[in-house]
Amino acid sequence: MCNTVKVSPRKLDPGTRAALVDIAARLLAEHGAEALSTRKIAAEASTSTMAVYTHFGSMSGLVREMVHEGFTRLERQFAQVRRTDDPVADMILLGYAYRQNAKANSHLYAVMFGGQSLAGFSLTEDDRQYGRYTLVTVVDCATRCIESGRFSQNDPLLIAHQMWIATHGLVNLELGGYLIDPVDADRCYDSILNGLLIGVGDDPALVAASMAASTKRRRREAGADSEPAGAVTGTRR
Amino acid sequence: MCNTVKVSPRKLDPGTRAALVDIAARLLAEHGAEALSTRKIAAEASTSTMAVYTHFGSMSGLVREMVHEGFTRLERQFAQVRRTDDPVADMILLGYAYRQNAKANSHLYAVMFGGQSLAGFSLTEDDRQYGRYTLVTVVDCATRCIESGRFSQNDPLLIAHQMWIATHGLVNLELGGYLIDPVDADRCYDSILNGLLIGVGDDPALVAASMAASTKRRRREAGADSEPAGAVTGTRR
DNA sequence: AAGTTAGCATAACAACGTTACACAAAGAAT
DNA sequence: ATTCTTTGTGTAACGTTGTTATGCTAACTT
Repeated sequence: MCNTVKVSPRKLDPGTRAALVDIAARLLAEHGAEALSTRKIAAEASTSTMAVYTHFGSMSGLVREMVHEGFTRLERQFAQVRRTDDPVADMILLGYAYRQNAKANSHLYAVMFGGQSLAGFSLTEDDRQYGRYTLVTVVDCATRCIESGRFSQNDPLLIAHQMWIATHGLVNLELGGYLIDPVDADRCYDSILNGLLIGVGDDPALVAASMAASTKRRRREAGADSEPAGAVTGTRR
Repeated sequence: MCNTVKVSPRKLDPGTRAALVDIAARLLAEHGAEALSTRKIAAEASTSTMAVYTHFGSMSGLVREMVHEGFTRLERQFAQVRRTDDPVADMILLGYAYRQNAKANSHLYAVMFGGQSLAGFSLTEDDRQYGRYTLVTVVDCATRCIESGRFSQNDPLLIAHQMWIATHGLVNLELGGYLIDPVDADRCYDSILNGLLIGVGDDPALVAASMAASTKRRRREAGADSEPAGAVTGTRR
C-alpha cells in the first residue's frame, strides 16, 4: 500500500528558504533576540508565517539553521588563517579569528556556544558535535605546535580546549560588557594567552616573539582581504 | 502646592515581594527561562499579575532583583572559602566555588554573566559594577599570592581577571554541554588552572602541591557544611 | 489535458507582557 | 470613632507572540 511514492507536485523554493535564514540572521544581528519573530521575518520576506513552518517545522528549526550557518562561517574564518612555520602565532591568530567572529555575530554566537535558548531552541547533541568539529583546526594547530618542539605538554586536544575555554571566556565577558578600562578585553586576552602558552611549556621569549608576529600578520591581513576595516566592534554602543 | 507629603495609606508587603523573587527563582531554576511568566509567578504566589508591577515595575525589574540576589549568593560562596597560608590553594577553591555556584543556578548565572537577556532584561552598567565588585575577593587573593612570593607577575587585578575568564569560559562551555569524555570539564579545569598558575610565575611543583591541597580541603569542606553531597550537577540530564 | 499533492495565505487559538480601571484596605486627620 | 485620602490589588482588556486548522492554488505526474 505504500509503494506508491509519487513525489513533488510542487517543490520547495530553495531561494525563499535561504532568504528566510538571511533575514532572520539580519534581524537577530541588528535588533537582538526580541525582534526575532515569525511575523517580522515573514513580512520582510513578503510571505506568510507558514513559510517558516513548511521550511523549518518551527521557529526552533530556523534557529538551528542559523546556528549551523554560524558554525560554517566560523570554520571559514579559521580557514583564512594561514599555516606558517610559526604555529604558535597561527594559534594566536585562530583565537583572534574566533573572537572577531563572535563579536561580529554576537547574538548568534550566544546561541551557538553560550547556551542561550533562543525562541525555545536549545542545542541537541548533534548540534554540539557539529560545533566541536569546528575546532579540529585548532587541534591541528596544537599538534603542529607540539611537533615544532615549542610545547612540552603533548595532548593537542587538551591544549586546544584550553585555548578554546580561555578565548570563549574572554569573548563572553567582553560581549557582556564586563571588561573595562584598567583591564580591558585586549589586555586581558594578551595576558591570558601569554600565561597559557607559557603554561603549556613554551619559552617566554618565543611566546613574546610569536605574539608580536601575530600582531604584525593581523595588521597586514586586516588591510588585505578580511573586513573593510570599518566598525567591527559588534553591536556595542 | 507640593509641601503636603502625606504618605503611606497602605504599605507594601515585603513578604509577598520576597515570595515573588523566591518563586521566580525556583521557576527559572526548575523549568528554565521559558517558564518564567507573570501569570505563572502570580498563580504560585496566589496573587494577581499586578503584584509584579507594583513591586518591581515590570518583569525586567523582577529579573534584576534575582540577578542581584545571585551576586550576593556568589559572594557568600566566596566568603565560605577560608584564607590559609597557601593563597594559591585558596585561589583554586575560589574558582571551584564560582563554578559550583554557576552550576547550581545555571539559568540565573547565564543572565548574570553570560549576557543572556531574560524577559527583556539586560544588564545596566550599575548591574555590571555590582557584579565586578563580587570579584574583590579574588583580587585580594591574587594580592596575597603575589605577596607570598609565589607569583612573579604583580598586577593582582589582571591576574584575577585571568582566573575569572578561564573559569567563566569553562563553566559556560560545561553548562552548554560541550565538554565531554576524553576532555571533560574537570580535566579541562585542572589543566587550564595549572597552565595559568605556571604562566603567572608560580613553580610547577608548588602548583601541583597547592592543587592537591585544594582537592583535600574541598573534600573535607564538602562533607562539613556546604551542600548535602547530593546531585549538585545542576539541571543536566 | 486531467489528477493529485503539497506550498502558501488567511484566520483562529492559547499564552504572553503590560495597562486601564474599579474596588478595597489602611494610615491620617478631624 | 468616623471620614478622607492614598495606594495596593483583582479584573479585564489590548497588542503581541508561536503555532495550527483550513482552503486555495500552483506545479509535477500520468
